[in-house]
Amino acid sequence: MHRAAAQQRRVLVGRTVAVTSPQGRFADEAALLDGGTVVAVDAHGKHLFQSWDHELVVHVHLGLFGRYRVQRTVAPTPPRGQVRVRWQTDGATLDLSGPTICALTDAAGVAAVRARLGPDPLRADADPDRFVDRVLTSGAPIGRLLMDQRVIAGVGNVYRAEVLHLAGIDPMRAGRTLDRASVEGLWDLLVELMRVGVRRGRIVTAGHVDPTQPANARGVYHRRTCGRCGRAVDRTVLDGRDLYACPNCQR
DNA sequence: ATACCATGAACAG
DNA sequence: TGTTCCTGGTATC
Repeated sequence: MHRAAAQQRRVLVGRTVAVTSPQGRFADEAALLDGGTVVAVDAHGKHLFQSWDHELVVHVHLGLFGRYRVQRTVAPTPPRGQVRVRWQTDGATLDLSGPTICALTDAAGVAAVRARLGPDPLRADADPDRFVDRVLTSGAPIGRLLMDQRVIAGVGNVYRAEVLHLAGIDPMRAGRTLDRASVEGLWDLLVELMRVGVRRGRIVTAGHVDPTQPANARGVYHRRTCGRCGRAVDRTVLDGRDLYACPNCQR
């Protein structure tokens, strides 16, 4: 989302934008925005906030299936698949499909969403101690805490599995049994990996830490065997999501 | 043509 | 805890 926000700043901010909803489910809102100007775009965790003139804000969360597609051409191709919103300027076209959230809100709505989110490793204003202190006082497994957007914003199933594998931490260990230094290390590792992710436009984990690995290499996520030691990876379900861990490397 | 699956999260009970 | 909602790529019939 931080990458999308940066892209939207380049392509939309300061321009007059035509807004439509080819799929129809954002038609009323699109009509309200159509012909207006985008003032700023910001992201916090998996949420993106697109601020318009007249105090309007478009709030987007991609969920599992959502995606943005951008075309930097004067003559865009017709919408591909179900397009919830199309933003069109004289030089570029941005399409949004499949979002979990796409809604019109205002500054108060943005504040309400952000109040529910933990610190985001990609934000300059993030307070890592809020994450660290929360983990160190929680009896919940670290594998759950990392997926809890109130504890830390932006981490999903891939980063959860990979960062715990790189740190050598068992996902089922309660947060309060970890050292402060280990939890600070998790935060720092997430900052590093997620920044690379924004730059590259994809999740890079094992491929970042070990340059001999291909960029798309994973240590445990969706793997049958551990990328480091070769042992069989434990695949279990935690809170309805697949959880991967190496029983050897993450004791 | 149909089934299934996935990097997410809200909601009912 | 189970159900529901997004979409589209791939596998299967």
